[in-house]
Amino acid sequence: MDSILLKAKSLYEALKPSEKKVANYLIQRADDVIHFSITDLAENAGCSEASISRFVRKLGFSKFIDFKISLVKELSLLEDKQNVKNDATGVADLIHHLVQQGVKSYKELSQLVNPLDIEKAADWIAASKHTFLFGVGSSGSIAELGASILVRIGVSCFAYADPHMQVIVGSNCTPEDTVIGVSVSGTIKDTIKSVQVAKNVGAKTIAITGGKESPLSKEVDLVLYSSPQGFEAGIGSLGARSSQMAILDMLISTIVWKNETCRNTIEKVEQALVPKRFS
Amino acid sequence: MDSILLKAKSLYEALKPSEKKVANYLIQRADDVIHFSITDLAENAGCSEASISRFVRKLGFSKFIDFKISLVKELSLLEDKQNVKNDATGVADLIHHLVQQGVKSYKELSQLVNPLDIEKAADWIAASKHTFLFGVGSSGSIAELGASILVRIGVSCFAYADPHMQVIVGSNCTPEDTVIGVSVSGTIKDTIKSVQVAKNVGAKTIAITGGKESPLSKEVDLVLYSSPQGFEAGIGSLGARSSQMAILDMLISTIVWKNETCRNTIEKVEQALVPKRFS
DNA sequence: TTATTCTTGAAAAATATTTTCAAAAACGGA
DNA sequence: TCCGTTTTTGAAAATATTTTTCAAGAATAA
Repeated sequence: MDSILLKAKSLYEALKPSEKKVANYLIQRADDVIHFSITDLAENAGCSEASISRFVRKLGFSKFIDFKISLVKELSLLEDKQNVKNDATGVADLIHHLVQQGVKSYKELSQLVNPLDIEKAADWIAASKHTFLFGVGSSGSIAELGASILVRIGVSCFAYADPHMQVIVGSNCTPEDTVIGVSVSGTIKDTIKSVQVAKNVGAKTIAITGGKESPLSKEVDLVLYSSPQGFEAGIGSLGARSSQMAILDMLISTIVWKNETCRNTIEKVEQALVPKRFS
Repeated sequence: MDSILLKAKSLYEALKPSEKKVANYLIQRADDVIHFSITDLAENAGCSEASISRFVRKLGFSKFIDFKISLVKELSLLEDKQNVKNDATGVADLIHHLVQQGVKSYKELSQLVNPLDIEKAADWIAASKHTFLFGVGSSGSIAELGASILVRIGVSCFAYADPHMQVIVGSNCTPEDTVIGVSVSGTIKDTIKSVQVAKNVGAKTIAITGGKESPLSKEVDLVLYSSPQGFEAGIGSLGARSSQMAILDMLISTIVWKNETCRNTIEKVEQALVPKRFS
């Protein structure tokens, strides 16, 4: 069973403006929505009943009432921890809230991930001559983090956060290379473009994104879905970033698990790092 | 709140014949009822809509829809234990394990974090002329990620992953600057050295590390503890990395929460990023 | 039996939801 | 820029659902 809130978040970028209003309201005030009629919701979300109707259909329900029933089910299952304070009144509350969000994000992630896709991606990477990670902004840092761990296990891997470099590297790819585009929303032009270029010259392309139906996910050969950007999350989209990292970790762990040689490599790297450490 | 089914049973003898039909149907086929309209239920129970309406009122609901929502809640809580393990290939198990570790890591984190320290660090950063993040290897990527989000909220912040640059920048710091050293273990010589240099010229120093009693944590003015590197974690030290990110997110969220101006900056940055995205 | 009350469902009224359709907005090409 | 096309949207119409009203018929009591 798919989570409604999750689906609303991951489809978010593919929604029309009026539908986004509905999604916003739903994500922020799901508890209220279960008591609303379609008319109430329309009024509160600031759109027409027709838009609500279209929205719930996009989420996969044929009728508003089905949507509502599923939402009630979902919320009642999440509700086990009654006393979650939503409005932070102090730094301690704020921190507690962020931790809660982080945990929730991880739990969501386990529903999003398809082990077969992870395995496929891991196999591609392991079999590739080179793997390139493309991402800009914060996703660029994630890409670099991923690369820094992949090289540790002996994968020839490079991350590029500069769009120019991305296009240059992308255009020099071969069918023996794998390119991974990282973007929370899946709507970043530079990343999409660079991945396209690589795909055109025959490289295998993978996206790590929270955006279902996003431009990026439509371009690539394989999509690994991470948690979509939630409004309630911290400023830094902690949840979304953590889950991108988690996807990378899953890839890496899978590669290691399936390849004997990696384990030797890790040991070798660990030894090489010893002089960099104290005691 | 009382159980609906229970109430229907206990009120049973006080019900009128037509209402008993409804109660019978409800008690035996509750799972179906949640998908029924009042008309469907009337037909299936063998009475009129009016009788249904009266029945649910007797149960304490003013409207049929309220009754239905409560029923859905009740039933979904009953069938809670749905831990269905699907085709556990090796990779699926591996992924499940990693997610579990991630959740555990977050929960641990809430015990590690001291809100007062977070607040102090946030205040330092907010009051500083510049903030510098130092880290090498994977921690360098985390540092860069942190910087990329901090600049978004208007903090003058730079990350350096190159030890040479770190020392250069560190030696040029002033007491109006804050330096944050990032290292999971807290034993990385380059990071420690760079932070020392900055401290010597009067900068405020913070460590984000999982290493209690580690060389790095002994050097700095303030330590923000992240989850220590667990051996059981994924190769990429997912748990440790996530928690470093979480610490950064807490810092950032705290700064935003305490500073009105940040919110305007975020809005401004969001606007500037629009042309970088597709639709 | 007959008057009275109670129970019930049909139908009316009120609400709620879905569909249709044309206006308005956004987009794309020249 | 303009103009034609497509997309998005909400008003209103068409349906569907729910609630209320009310009178017929059943049950009860005298």
